[in-house]
Amino acid sequence: MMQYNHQEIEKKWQEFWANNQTFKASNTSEKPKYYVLDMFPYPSGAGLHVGHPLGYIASDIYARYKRHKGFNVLHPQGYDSFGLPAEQYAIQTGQHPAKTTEENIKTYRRQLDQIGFSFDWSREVRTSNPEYYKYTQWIFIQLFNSWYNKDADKSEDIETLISVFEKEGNATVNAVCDEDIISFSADEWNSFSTTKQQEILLQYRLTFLSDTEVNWCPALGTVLANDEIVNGVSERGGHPVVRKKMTQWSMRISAYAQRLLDGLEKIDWPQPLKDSQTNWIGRSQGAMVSFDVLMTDEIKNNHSDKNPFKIDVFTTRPDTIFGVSFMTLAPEHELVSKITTEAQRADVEAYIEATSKRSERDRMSDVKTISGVFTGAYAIHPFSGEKVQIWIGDYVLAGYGTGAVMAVPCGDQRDYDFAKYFNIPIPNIFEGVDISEAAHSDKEGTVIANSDFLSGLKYQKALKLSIYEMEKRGFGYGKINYRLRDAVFSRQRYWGEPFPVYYKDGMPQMIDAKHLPIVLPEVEKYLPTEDGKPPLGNAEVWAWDVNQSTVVSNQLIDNETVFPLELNTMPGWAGSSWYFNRYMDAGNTQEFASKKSLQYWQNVDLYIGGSEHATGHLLYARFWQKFLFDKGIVPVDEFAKKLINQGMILGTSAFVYKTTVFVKNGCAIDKSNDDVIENIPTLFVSKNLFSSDDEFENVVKNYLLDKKLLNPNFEDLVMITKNAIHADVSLVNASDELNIEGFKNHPLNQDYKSAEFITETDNTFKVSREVEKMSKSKYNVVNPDDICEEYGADSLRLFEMFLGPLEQAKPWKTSGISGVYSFLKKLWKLFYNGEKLSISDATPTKEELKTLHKTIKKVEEDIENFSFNTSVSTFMIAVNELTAQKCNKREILEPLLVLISPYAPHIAEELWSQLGYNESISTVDFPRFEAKHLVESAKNYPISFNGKMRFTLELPLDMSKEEIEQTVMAHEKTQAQLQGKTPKKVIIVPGKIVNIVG
RNA sequence: GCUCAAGUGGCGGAAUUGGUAGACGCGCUGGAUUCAAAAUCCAGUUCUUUCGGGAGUGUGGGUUCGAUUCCCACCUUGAGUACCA
Repeated sequence: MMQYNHQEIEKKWQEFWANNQTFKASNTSEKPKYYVLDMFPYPSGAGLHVGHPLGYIASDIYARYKRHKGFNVLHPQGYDSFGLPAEQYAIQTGQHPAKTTEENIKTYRRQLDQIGFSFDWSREVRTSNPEYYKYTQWIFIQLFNSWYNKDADKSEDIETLISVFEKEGNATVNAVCDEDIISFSADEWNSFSTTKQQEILLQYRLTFLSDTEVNWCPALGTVLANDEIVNGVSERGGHPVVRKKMTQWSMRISAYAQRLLDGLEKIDWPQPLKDSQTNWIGRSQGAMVSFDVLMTDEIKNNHSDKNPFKIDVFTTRPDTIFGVSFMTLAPEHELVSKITTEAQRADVEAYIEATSKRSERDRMSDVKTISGVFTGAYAIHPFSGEKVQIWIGDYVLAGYGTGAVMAVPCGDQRDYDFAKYFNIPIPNIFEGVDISEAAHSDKEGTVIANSDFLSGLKYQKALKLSIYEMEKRGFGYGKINYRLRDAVFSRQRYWGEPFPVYYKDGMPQMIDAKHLPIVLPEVEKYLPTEDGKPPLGNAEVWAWDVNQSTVVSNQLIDNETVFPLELNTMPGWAGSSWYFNRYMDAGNTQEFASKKSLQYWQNVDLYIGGSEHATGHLLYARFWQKFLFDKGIVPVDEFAKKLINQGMILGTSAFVYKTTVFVKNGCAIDKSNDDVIENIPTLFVSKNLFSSDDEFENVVKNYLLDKKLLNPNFEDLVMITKNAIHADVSLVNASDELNIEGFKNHPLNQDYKSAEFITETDNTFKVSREVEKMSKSKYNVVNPDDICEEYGADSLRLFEMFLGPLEQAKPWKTSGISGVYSFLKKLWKLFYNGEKLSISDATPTKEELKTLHKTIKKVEEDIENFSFNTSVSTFMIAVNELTAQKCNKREILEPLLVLISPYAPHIAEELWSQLGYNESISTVDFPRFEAKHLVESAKNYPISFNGKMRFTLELPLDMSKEEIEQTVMAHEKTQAQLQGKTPKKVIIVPGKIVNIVG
């Protein structure tokens, strides 16, 4: 082969790697392990665009590098293949989602293969494969059979809880559980019916059924988790979401809130990602305080219970409790109806009615309007005993804390605004602070005043003392609150994991793990049933026979031995919350993964993926991992040591300027207006012909007059405007010139078939460009298939890395790829002299060794720092230098190939084999850097004056400071700079710089 | 509003503990080669200039012999979050 032929080479080596299973990882090895993982893709119908493989290329380079460094590398890939788009498509076309998914996966696989990734495909997983979701169901059962013991601070088997209940009741149990738990003794527990016991246990289990307010998306026909909603609409499709009460499976992730927070400290993840998880978990430290309601005769008369009502509030500022001048309840608070006085009832009810009509979104977007109503009732301040008004207001959220706040208007801006608006007193409890304009929320340095025993104290002390006193007097205690809510786990969809659950007497029962998987049933339609049940309600064979332990026809349901199965399916994050563990032993049919392989691979060393998963996948996966760790199933409680978010690749859209010519309004002319413009075609104007709207108009007018398309008499009657329209980027070349014929014949531009183009003087037509998100609708999508065809996978890989730092967003411009392509051709030419391979075994020169070793040093540092863009530059410099040195020496070129092979593996393999090797280059040792080759004897010193470099001077490195100063001062250019003045000071840093201060 | 990240030529970007700002590549300009084109090769390409130089890393200050790098304030852009008590 005489010339670099990427198509031939790449096909050859991709086949070689597949046939020889070059990248198959072993679960036993003498070598140290290294696990490199990509966030697996959802196989969408559109296939990959050049933005998608960015992270895969980076991780592949790292994986290949680690193999050269002597590691046993696990680098798998698979598909997150359950999901909404395939199901939406199924609803529209009737096509089974499994089929669409299968086809999409084929496309993905072909596209991934052609980029030359070193994946171990023997470990591929698909979340929609029953052999995989068998274990997703199994994990669900484990969660169901567990509760969170706060004393041990870990999950435990539900059996341990039952045995405590049997012996002691639930008084001593310290668990994370539902709020509304009744207390019972051991005797009571033992006397409860099985159903009652099950009901109680459900309140403790880590996955549980409950009636919760969920985000219901009518358009998608399903509930959504908080992280699946963006700006009040669904993340997928942008459909409206409403609050609705439904019975749903939930995951008690809140049990792990603190550990999820603590775990962030020991993992090397990007700070912004950690910050958003921290925010999402939302820990706040403060106190629970209980206020008694003043039991007036009116309230007492209306209720049998004579004990005073209590309003529990959570506050982060118990130190400001003497600043309380009113309380606010959420309109939905259960006490509202009980305490509202007759006089206020009408107002209160009207307000509740009004707020319930407002959607969550309205409430969120309209933060400015202050609204609320006085209930007529009073609470008693627990310390001072004073009467405090009780209001309701929708700035207090029912879903957070207790749905009630103690309002401290002097210290909280919302309370302050509310108090001002409704003329409620604003007592000042801060020493020397002016609160006439705004609340004072600074904690540090502020001294509390007018606060009984807290007066004169600063924040820290006041906080501790206030909690101490509350606990002593028995109406409050220190508490930590989390914003993190339990995660809704049911979806009313077809294309997801079925729950291994049937219902007996309305209570959920787990199917024994040995009968898994419970395979998704066939249905006629993928829509919800007529009576509003989820799509699985359409299945005819969807009942559980406990005797035969098998799924049977619904007609056999007798609720004695055959029971109905769960109709919901699991959400998208179920399968992705543990897949990284499955890769460690993907083919295992006996268990989740063998102990031995889990023990060997431990966890992911490097995880690369998008930042959009910060509060979804990455939080849930950490939660499941911690749970599996508690159960002794996995050996570590954080699944990924290091994580990198790759930046998005943006598209560079192309715009062409189209004219609209019309007759000015109100022009009276004898001809009909249409005649003036009827012969004027659609015109496009090249970008460089104008810089303002006026110029644009002139260009068009001149063109029309010139071509006699416009009668000069009517020139002033027409108006010309421009609008920019997207042109497909594939029709534009590197110099921003449009392929005019291609544009006219493009299927999307049928309207412009006879359009005319006003071109530049050189007859080219220039488009203007703008960076936008890469998307089909913007005609700026670049397909990697085309790039691989024209320039090859090695060029694609190098270019994606060359674009800029991995973590940054950056625009794609195909024109730039010619740079890396010609680099590869130059590399090839180092080995070839004309048509012949020409390699010398001669000893390299000092210069050649210097080039090689500085490249080794830089590339190694770059890879360790994930700075892949700079190592591509380094390769270019090395090849440029070696070309200039006419170097064709084996001792230089062999190590160079190893350096390049992680980035451009195909060309490296090819040249390596041409050098006479039969084995793949992929496990050859990485070249060792030797500093001795970089030792210099002289330095080209920058000579600066007041810090500005004016000229350079080559001096020996062993020259003393004094000699340097003498030589520099004696130099004619120094004298010219100084113009006779004597310098104040001369700074000399040997080996670095000389700075003369004037 | 709050939190975080980032502002460097026409463009993507480089400058690793403060020490020659603009590496490398694209694009552009000129030249060689060619009947011509593609490809390839060579030279130039921050701005400004009276060709000596001078200015310059979002803006304004500061620390330093020396600042793209450190500190303060501000501006702009992007991301996340949003009545969380």
